Amino acid sequence: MTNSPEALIDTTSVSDKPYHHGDLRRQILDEAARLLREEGESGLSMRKLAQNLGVSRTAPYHHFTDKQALLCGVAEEGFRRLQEVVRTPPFVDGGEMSEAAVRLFVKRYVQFSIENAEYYELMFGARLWKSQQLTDSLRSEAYDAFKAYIEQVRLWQQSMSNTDVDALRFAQVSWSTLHGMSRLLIDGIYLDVTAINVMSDTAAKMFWQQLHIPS
Amino acid sequence: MTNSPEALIDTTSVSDKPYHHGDLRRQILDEAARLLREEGESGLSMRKLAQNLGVSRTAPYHHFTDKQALLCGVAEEGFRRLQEVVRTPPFVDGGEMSEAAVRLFVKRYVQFSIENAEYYELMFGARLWKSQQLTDSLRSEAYDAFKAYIEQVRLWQQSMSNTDVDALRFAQVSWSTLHGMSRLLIDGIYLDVTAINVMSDTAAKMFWQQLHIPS
DNA sequence: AAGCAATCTTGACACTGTCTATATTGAGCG
DNA sequence: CGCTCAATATAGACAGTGTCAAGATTGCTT
Repeated sequence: MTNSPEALIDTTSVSDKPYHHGDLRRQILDEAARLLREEGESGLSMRKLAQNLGVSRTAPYHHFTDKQALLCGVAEEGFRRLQEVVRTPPFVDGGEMSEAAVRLFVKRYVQFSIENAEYYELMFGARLWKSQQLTDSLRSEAYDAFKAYIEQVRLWQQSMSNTDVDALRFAQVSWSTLHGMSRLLIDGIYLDVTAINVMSDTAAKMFWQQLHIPS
Repeated sequence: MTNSPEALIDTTSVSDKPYHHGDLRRQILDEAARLLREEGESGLSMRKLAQNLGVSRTAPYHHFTDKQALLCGVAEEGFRRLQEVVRTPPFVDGGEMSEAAVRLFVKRYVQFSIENAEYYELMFGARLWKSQQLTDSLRSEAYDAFKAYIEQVRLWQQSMSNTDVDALRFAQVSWSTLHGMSRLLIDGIYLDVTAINVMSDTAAKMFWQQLHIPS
């Protein structure tokens, strides 16, 4: 007889549930994100992580080969969350894309990056991308997210009158704008969080005009 | 009699030359940047730094109170370099600002961020800005740089016809675009460096149209 | 020549990631 | 039921890190 509470509740339906601890992999991912959020990158260590979860220092290494791999796991979850945002179509007035819809989309993106700052930093940080050690699953999840973004931009362009704008290029540049705003806010360079809405609207207007005004 | 080569050459004209080693503070800053560039953030440690310069592990602590303070010093130098770029006025056709001038400016900015990636990452990274431990001199240097950028944008606007665009807001959003492009390239998310010019031109055109087309 | 502050050094401590055993456990099969 | 085995957890160890404290050296100033 074990004194683990999980023994009383049938949770075997979860496929990859670890044996001993009960749900270690899941808890590692959550605790890692919590530490990143509350104490920053320097506050996350494998040892503290393990201690906070009541396991030995090397226990997490049975679920993630590396600290790097753990961070990849966290980022992967971030991309999954981002896709929900990027895939949700903005409201459409009378079946046609409007500037208001673009505004909404921009705000959603920036809001996501702020509310999930600890994920966003990993998802688009040099720590992972320059390491040449990206998990395959992370790479594909990230690719899907960018694909979904391009899909969105294509919707904006359906009603566009400026035929001089290349779809991919515009997607890249507009994404750069969103990413730049997000990073400046997340990294604490723009501390004036109240300016978020104004900046978002300015960006959205810029996008919309770029697409709908003949060059 | 000392065997230091500096003893044979009069370098006392340099104001803050350290006593024993000859030029330690300067060399620390350079070696730090070199390590960051060649081995990434994880490749820079105070101890390795000292060892590479042939001094003891704690010698650098007499020139920088912290590792953080050292990084602030590196970033500060980066801002000084950036100001050269941002202050250099783009060519002007017939005394009036042109789209080509904006293109040039955009390219200069992005090129700077790529060629000085190790500085740029520190200058605009969370590592420093979220630490609440910014050096006063760094803070003022960064402020000056942003002020110079706004100055540039004002030049763009001198000939603008779209009076609906607020100067500060536009400066923030356009800077977000440049920063976003730079980070995506630096952090290794956009690996296609050949796309830099195309993206820069697309961004410049977007800026220009935003300012010169009536809303 | 003396004193003093700036500079450099060694020693120490707590902390990190992670490798190498070793131990425990739960699941599957006879 | 009982055995086996792989999955999971553990303790020990090692090199590396930032940085504090105490002492040694140096060169400028008086």
